[in-house]
Amino acid sequence: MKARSRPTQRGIPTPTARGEAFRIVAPGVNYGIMNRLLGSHLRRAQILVYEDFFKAVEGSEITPPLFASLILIKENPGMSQGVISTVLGIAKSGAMSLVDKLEALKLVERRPHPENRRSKSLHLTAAGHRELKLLEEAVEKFDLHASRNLTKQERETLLLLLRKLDLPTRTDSAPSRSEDRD
Amino acid sequence: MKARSRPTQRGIPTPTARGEAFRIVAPGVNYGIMNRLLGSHLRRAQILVYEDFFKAVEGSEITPPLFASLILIKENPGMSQGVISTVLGIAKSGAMSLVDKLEALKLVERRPHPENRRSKSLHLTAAGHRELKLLEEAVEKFDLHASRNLTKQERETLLLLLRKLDLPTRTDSAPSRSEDRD
DNA sequence: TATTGTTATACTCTATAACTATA
DNA sequence: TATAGTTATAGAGTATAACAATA
Repeated sequence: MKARSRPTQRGIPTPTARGEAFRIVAPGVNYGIMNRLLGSHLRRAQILVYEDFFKAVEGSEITPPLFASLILIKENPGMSQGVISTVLGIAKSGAMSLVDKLEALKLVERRPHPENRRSKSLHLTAAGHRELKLLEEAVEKFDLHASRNLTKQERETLLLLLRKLDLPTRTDSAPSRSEDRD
Repeated sequence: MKARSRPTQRGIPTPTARGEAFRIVAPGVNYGIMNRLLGSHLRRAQILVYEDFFKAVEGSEITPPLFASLILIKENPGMSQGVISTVLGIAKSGAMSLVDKLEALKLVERRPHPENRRSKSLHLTAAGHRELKLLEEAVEKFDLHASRNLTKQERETLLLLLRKLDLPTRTDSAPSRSEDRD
């Protein structure tokens, strides 16, 4: 599938360590349609949760994609680098730089792949296992903390709905554009 | 409030027009703790919804922050540029470039502020009103489409929970880090 | 002295494309 | 001919910092 004929990055505001875009902080401001859009709510929620993620990993060099990569390597030992680019949906070069960083941090090592000499086999180092264990605990704790406004039941419902949102039903159908009107 | 002493952008993967990171597409891959993290689910959901957003605005130069800016200006006519940077949580320079683009697109104009000669008063142009009307309709339609896996009731519940997640309860408290254990 | 807008600069993430070595 | 990894390059978004005009 080809990417749309657009500039690569479409100006999607990226949450930062401070937690940013769409945060409602200005009193007396009207948000119009944004109050009804799932997209706006998801963005705000993501920012909120990312704030806690960054607290969780404070002091480490770990970012969300690096964390996800570590998890994948831990859960699928020996997997090739391509899996990262597939699962995270980034370009091969992106997966490269993620693994480069993890290798530089001595958390991951590339070994020759036993079956395919083109591939590299990814493994956590001993330090990687130790570090990830701590990270997982912290991230999970802060992830729970991020949803402190919700009851346990509400959090479960939220996870359920988000999971359902992303289910395979995903046909590539699309509603009619506004041009079709009248 | 001061920013944390971190590099500005922390490598958070940004969803692109194609919809990217954390998308589960590789069969037989284990995701470990990510299956339980709100952060992972939110990211996937956001990517999904952003895909539809980009379909909605196809053919225009509009991005999510540009769209949000247009909404803000429409809903709060005459507001100053600072509101954009506050609400979207971006730096002043970021709001600058957003307004610059909207002005270049002839959708917004900067007028002298009646009360404060340092400020500019932001207004939609006639074209801006026309264009935004179409954009709003399309975005709302595609935003609904993005949640096609959910019933109407489920979508409402989801919005409710996301809203609740981001409520003012937000104390700046944080759970204990893993170092605190034992 | 603080604030609004502005400009210049640098950094990060990500994509594309070309290259290599294998298959 | 296709695939896994690699490398180099370029584009977009955002932050920081310094500046001018105004408060």
